[in-house]
Amino acid sequence: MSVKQNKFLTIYHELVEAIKNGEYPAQSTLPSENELADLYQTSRETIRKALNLLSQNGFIQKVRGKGSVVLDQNKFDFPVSGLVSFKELADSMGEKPKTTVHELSMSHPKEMVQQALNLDENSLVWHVSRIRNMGGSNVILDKDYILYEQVPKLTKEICEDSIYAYLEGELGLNISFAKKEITAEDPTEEDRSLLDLEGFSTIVVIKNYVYLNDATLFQFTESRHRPDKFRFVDFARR
Amino acid sequence: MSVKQNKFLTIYHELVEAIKNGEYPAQSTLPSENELADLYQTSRETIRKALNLLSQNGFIQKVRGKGSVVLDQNKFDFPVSGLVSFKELADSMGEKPKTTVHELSMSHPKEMVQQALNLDENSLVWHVSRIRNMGGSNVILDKDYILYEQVPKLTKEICEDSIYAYLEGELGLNISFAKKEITAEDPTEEDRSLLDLEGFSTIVVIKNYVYLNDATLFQFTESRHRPDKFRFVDFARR
DNA sequence: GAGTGGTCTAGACCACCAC
DNA sequence: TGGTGGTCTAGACCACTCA
Repeated sequence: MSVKQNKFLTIYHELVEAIKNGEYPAQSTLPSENELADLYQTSRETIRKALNLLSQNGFIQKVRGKGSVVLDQNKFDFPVSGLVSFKELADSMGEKPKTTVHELSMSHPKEMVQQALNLDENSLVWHVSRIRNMGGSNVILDKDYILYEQVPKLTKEICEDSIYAYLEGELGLNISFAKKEITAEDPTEEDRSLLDLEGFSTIVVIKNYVYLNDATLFQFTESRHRPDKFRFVDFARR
Repeated sequence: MSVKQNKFLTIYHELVEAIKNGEYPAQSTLPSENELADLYQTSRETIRKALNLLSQNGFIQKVRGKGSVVLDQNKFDFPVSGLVSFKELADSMGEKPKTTVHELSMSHPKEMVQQALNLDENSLVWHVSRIRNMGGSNVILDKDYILYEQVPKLTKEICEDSIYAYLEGELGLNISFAKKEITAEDPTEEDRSLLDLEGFSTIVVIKNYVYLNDATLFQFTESRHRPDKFRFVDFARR
């Protein structure tokens, strides 16, 4: 019983593996789209969907008249975009993170949150505040605001593990994408008391506006990083 | 004599205008792909290319079985991605920026730059260092390293205006995309002496690895921001 | 001129949603 | 059950690059 997979995704993953294994070294070109279509017994448009994914994720660059040039992969091995949760992030950096739930409550939202989530003051919203510890220091403060309407139950245990895993796995919610905004701010009193700032006087704030599959905005997350524990990588295409 | 335009781009732009004009208000759905195909006298795949662009740029969210839902546009009016130059950025914020060229020289690159651009110590590289002044304060330090091989001439006047405009307009270089990396760092001595830090003790650093159309990496840019003059917005799709 | 990727077409079948 | 978007096909013509 094999898992059904899109053809273009299968091809994409195979090509990613091939590039990572060095079968297609940096600066070389992939086989042409027609050759790949023959190779994979599929149509050219399907190959093109796979190649566009490779291009969007920084594996290749397509050059008209020449081919698909393989890009240097050794520069970054960092999650490139997507909804990076703390757990994924720490995992990818090979650190053992610890999460402490500092607050877990349900109430009517402050105005700032009302505005972010397009709510009125009668809505009910979960407030989750979590402290992330890496290497013995509290370095990240995550504040989540989640619509009660969508998530009737939320426990300390769930928050200590991964809220996303719970929402997607247990509740079957489909998280679709996020608008992300990165700024740098002065630390608040709360930041100072909960984080080990060690003299740093700036906080890097990542605000996430999280949408469900059906286009409803349902969560607002503020992730407050000690500046030395922050890094963001992005591909900007033109 | 009309400018030749891709069909799917034309449709994309028309739909963007329609959304901005409120013809398709937030939360409503666009006409279905088949209806749009009829409307624009084109095939459904072409409509889908236009809609995918809208989706990638945060105008709509596609929901299977329902339609293309129009998203709230009023939250951000900030450049969303792309190779944002200082000039564009300042323009979009309605400020009158001033640029001072602090250094313009050509030499063999330091090791840090060699590594970023995959060069050896015999290559020649332009070093451009520019100070950006907004509201009377020096708030951004831009350091560019550009392959001499690609850009034989570079003057103070060009650097005071826009290097990108020169590269693309005069030299006909095709800048294709950039890998962007954002971190926060302690200010260097140079930062302290050139910028008006006003007590801020962190610098937000945006590193850009700029590629040409033919997939050659040709420029490395380091943009060092006073933290209160930094903001970055991104859409992360899943 | 041969080969590359970019665009476009007119069909087909499928998964999902709402009525 | 009918309409939606998601995938896939087999063809076509075009713009560009390189020998």
